Amino acid sequence: MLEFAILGLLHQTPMHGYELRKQLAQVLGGLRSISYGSLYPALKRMRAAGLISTDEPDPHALLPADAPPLTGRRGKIVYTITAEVKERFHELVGQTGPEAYDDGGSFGVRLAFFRHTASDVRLRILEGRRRTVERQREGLRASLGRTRERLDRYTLELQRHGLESVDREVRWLSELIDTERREAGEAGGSSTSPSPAAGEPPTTT
Amino acid sequence: MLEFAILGLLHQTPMHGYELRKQLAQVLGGLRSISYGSLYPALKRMRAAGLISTDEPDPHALLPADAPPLTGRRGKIVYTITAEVKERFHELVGQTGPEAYDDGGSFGVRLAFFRHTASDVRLRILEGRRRTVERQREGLRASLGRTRERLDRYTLELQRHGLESVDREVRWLSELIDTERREAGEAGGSSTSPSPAAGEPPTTT
DNA sequence: TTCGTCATGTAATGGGTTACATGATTAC
DNA sequence: GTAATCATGTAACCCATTACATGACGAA
Repeated sequence: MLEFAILGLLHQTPMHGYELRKQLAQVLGGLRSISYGSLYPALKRMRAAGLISTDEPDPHALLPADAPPLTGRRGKIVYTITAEVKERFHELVGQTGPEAYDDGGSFGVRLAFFRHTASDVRLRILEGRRRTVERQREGLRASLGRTRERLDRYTLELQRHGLESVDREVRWLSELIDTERREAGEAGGSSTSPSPAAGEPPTTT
Repeated sequence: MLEFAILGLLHQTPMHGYELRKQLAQVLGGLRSISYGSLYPALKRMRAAGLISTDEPDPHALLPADAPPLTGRRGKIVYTITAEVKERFHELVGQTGPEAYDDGGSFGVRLAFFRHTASDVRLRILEGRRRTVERQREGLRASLGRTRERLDRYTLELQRHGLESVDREVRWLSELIDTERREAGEAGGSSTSPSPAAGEPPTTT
């Protein structure tokens, strides 16, 4: 998931690690970002795998094997997505197994790079996500119906709020799907961005 | 967090592991539960630490040291919370460091056992959680304001939906806090609760 | 010159998962 | 008798975090 997000960002422009982390925070929800302890090892792996390249050669390769661990600064390193990987990126996004939407994080990352994704693939991912969230909703609903009376006020409140949240997510996804379908129907013509009538006032039960 | 939830459940009634897992699913959001690979090791640790006890002695203790790993069924094992720990449970809940509300999961577990928690502690935890979520909201708002125009429709939608979600959570917490304060005022007799003007109608931004 | 921010990285650790392995009990 | 479900547990792994370590560069 992290590697996926990195590829997505480098698809737009080359960057060095520090900058990457800041951008990542944006994509992953504006809240907390990934730590360096995850980021740099990931970049290392990806460079080794040939997914990305750097403007500078691997400094480790130049050193004798028994050199000290080489910590500290070695100059700013700009990472670039490999040309072949960049071309194949839309295929990677198109891998629409359950992993694409079962986990909310993975789904979010995919959504963030939807502009590099074919319309039909977008639709598949959105619908998969909706199915997943709907299943969650049914589970919560059943649980609430079964246990109502038996639970204390706080647990009940927690579940009620959770149910409302997933409910809202389903509606949100439905709107995205509608928009997507409408535009797919218009088929390549003028891409007049339609204003989605989102934001019905929350009917607080 | 897991250990905390286990203690909370065993505080209500003794249970065996399998049952514990089902109840845990309820507490942790009705969706997916913890796996056995987490649950049983946790129970083992907690028994070793003297937090909980079983109706049967540790079967490993009876076996010679070179015995095979003892896999498979050995009878249903009922876990009970230790008397001292049960009495001190409210103290544990009262540990209101940032860890109690910074992580949504921990907060949820604490909320689920609020009935074993003193009113003032409940209030501290709820207010701490609200501060955390409000900070998140500000972060998201700033990010949205800063980048608006520059981001594509999907990323924008993602952030907009995220912002609405945290916004709803803040309002939800405010309601819980109001109720809590109102009841604290009534129960305490003389202690007049300062009229909190927090239930503003949902001004969906 | 010293402090804050930018910048890169490793090591130890943590908290969880999946896959595996086994067996009791119940319903058909 | 056999299949589904109940029930307990280990081992290998995954992905992330925190703590640590280093150093360049610009501004006060």
